Amino acid sequence: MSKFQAPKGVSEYFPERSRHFEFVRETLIQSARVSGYELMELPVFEDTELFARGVGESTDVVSKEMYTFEDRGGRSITLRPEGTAGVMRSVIEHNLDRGQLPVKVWYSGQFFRAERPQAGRYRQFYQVGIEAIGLNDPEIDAEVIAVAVMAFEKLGLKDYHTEITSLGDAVTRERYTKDLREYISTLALDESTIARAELNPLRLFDDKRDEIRSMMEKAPVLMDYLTPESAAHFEEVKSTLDQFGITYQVNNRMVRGLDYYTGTAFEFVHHKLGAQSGIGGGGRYDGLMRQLGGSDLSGIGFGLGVDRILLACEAEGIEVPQENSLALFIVPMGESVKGFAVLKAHQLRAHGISVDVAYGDRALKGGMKAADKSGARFALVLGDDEIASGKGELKNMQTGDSVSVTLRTLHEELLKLI
RNA sequence: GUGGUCGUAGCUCAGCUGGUAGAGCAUCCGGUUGUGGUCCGGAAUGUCGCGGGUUCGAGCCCCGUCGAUCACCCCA
Repeated sequence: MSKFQAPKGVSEYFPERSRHFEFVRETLIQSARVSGYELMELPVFEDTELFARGVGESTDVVSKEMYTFEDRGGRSITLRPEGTAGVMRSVIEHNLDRGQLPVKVWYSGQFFRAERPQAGRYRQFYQVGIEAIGLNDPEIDAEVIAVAVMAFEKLGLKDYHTEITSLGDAVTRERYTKDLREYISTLALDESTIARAELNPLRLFDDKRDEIRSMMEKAPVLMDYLTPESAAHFEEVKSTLDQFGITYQVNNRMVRGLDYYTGTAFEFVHHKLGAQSGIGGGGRYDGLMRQLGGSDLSGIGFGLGVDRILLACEAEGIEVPQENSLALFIVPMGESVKGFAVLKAHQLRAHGISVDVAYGDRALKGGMKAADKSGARFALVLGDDEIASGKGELKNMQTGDSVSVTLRTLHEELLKLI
């Protein structure tokens, strides 16, 4: 047996890159926080039935990509392939839908889909998502989209675009799908494509082949089937986005992978990520809560792919600001002062000052090199002299200047400097 | 899930038509007594993804396998 390796298709983040990952995730979350969303911390596995009913049996996600297993009590458990169903379950279970509306929450964590991996498509991946439940003001739709766009702007992403559409209500969709199927039945298609259309006729809009594309050009468009109310709602969403200065493209042949979407739907597509170009998406879901046994409330939310957004930042050459750099790096001179240095570091940390120490038996030069690499703002050499005098030279690593400090009150002097 | 490409030191890669491995960066040490970033010198490091096979001999050829990756598919 050779060495262990990570399971197929999982992404891992470790220094230095983990800092970039963390920065991306925090930026996404921060955008939700400033818009009034609060944390929802949920399990990564749920009753299999929740996804089957919530996401839809006919979707690829449910029918062939779920990690499903039986627990020791014989229950069928599934690793969450998406976030919305779990949020709905929890909202219903804890009666949040009976309180003040809308319920606005964000979540962040791992999701699981057993697909064939490639860059940007992982079997365990990270999403940050938000949900606004209980009201169907078009302004909330615009807010949700804006939360994502604001985060992208904060990150400095430029090479992407936003697509929006309206999928209408259930009745509309039924009428439309019927006509679309009829249209498709007139086309000369191969077997596998017919099977695909059978499952979800909208899929053909997404086909990459030119001949299919041109065949679908004259297909009926859902937008033409919208009820006056749906159309008005969509107009209001668009005009609010316009007021926000958010640019978008209306894509009236957008296909979403989850069954529960109704009304407003949207996607964020990046241009430098190859085939896995969707960095996020979402939409409104009218019947979902009721479907899961809760009250008949509407909701809207998105899921953003943290892995892909990080990839997008890298593709655009975006520099991640150096966060959390150390305030102080202590270099002990020899064994005799090591204990003192470590204790001093411990005490300073208790004051909230970030400190690290040159561990190992490094010579002074090596210790200073370590101080440099650590990115600490100050370095302090501790030797027998310093312990004897109770004073030391605090070196500013950027300017190279030193100031004399009293070791006993070091925390006070440092707090003034940082 | 289908098809293609790739897999050599920590990282990025070189290795001509098969003769048992190299560079740059990173790491560590040093350039005379206690201060880093430049420069100079030196050192360490690989079961050439793994397992079979062909061959006198394989990193280079064949098969399998694992993983990554590209496209399809799907989607975050």
